[in-house]
Amino acid sequence: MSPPPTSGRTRPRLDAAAWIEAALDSLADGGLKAIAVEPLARRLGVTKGSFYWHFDNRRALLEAALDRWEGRYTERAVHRFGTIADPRQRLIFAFGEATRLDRGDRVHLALSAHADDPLIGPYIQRGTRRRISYLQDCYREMGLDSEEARHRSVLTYTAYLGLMHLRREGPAELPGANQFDAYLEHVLATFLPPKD
Amino acid sequence: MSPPPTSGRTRPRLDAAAWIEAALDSLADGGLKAIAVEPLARRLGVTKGSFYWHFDNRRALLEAALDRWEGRYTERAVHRFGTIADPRQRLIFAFGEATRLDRGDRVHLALSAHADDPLIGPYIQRGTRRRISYLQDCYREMGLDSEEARHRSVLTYTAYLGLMHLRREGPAELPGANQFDAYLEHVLATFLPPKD
DNA sequence: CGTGATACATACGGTACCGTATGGCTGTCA
DNA sequence: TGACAGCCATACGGTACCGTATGTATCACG
Repeated sequence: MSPPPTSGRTRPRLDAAAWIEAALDSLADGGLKAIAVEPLARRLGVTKGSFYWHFDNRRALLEAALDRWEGRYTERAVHRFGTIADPRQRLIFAFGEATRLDRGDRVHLALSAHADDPLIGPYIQRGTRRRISYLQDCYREMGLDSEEARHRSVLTYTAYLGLMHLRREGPAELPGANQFDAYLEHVLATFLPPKD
Repeated sequence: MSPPPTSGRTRPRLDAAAWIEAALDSLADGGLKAIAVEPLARRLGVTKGSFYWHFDNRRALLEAALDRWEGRYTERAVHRFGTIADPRQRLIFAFGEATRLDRGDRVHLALSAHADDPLIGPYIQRGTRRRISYLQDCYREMGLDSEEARHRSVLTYTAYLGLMHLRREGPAELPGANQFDAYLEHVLATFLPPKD
């Protein structure tokens, strides 16, 4: 986590990766506007003289952070879902995961507010496309025909996306921790074709 | 729309309502940061000297705009849905409406990005609560028991909310105009209890 | 006609941020 | 050990916005 201890040093001696991680942390917490050079420098205990050594400008940091986020976010998804053979079980697991918001999810929510930004939009759109495609494949493997799988995957994804947003827009409306399993059962019973 | 024509006048001669409407327009287009005194003044063809005559500060304008938005947004909903007797038909109509984004909806999307803001959060939360309650009542009228109606209303609302957000985050994934009716049929068949 | 209230314009100081220029410190390596 | 590259601090100019102070034009009304 810290750079190889070249010697006893009080100040951090940062590299570009440290700025990227700090940017993602700030992005998850304070939204896009929180990726600002001087506040980040204060947060890291340095001045912006350090920043402009590692990056050309704010946009370069933003792009680097987006790239790193996209890479990790999809890699994590592949790692989590790739090993589950049964498509039914994959869906169950997916919706269970959708309820916990880690940093990647919070970054996703922060970016979704700027989906019209020409720099950010493509990242959001690629992620959206991937997840819907994944769901579509699941439903097709379960025997739904092409159009039905398409419709159901879009509907399932809107429910997933809406659940993420609802955690911010009205968490009081979500079923409490003790009712959440029952709610998940309801969701699965609604979306999953009855297994015969 | 224009103030009573006191005389031939080239400049607008604004009142507070004009500022509020301009604020809502900007909010729908450019998000919360677009509610800024000087840009709004330029847009209205005046200087901020006018603004600070009608409002104490930016926050006062924001509150006034939020109040007006909430009033109209709920009033519109009551007017649209209140006259539909059959709960089943109400739901069908509701989901059909969810696909068109008017200014009120675009303001809703803009505000949802700031649900953690102590000023904006309550507005979003009240709206969320009202809509879920409305859905819950519909489902109960259709004969679902209390817990099932609760779960189904939350699920339906997440699908509604996710659909709104999906229009910004990945409109390319939405079913095209010619397939949208089929998609709506799929949604209704999924969410509505089979009518016996 | 002039007087007061209304609805602005102008000018100013202050904050927060971006980006550049330049100088200084620290470890490395010949 | 001294020169050099890497990493950072300091200082500066510029932009965009907020809010205040104060001047000014316009209209209603007596």
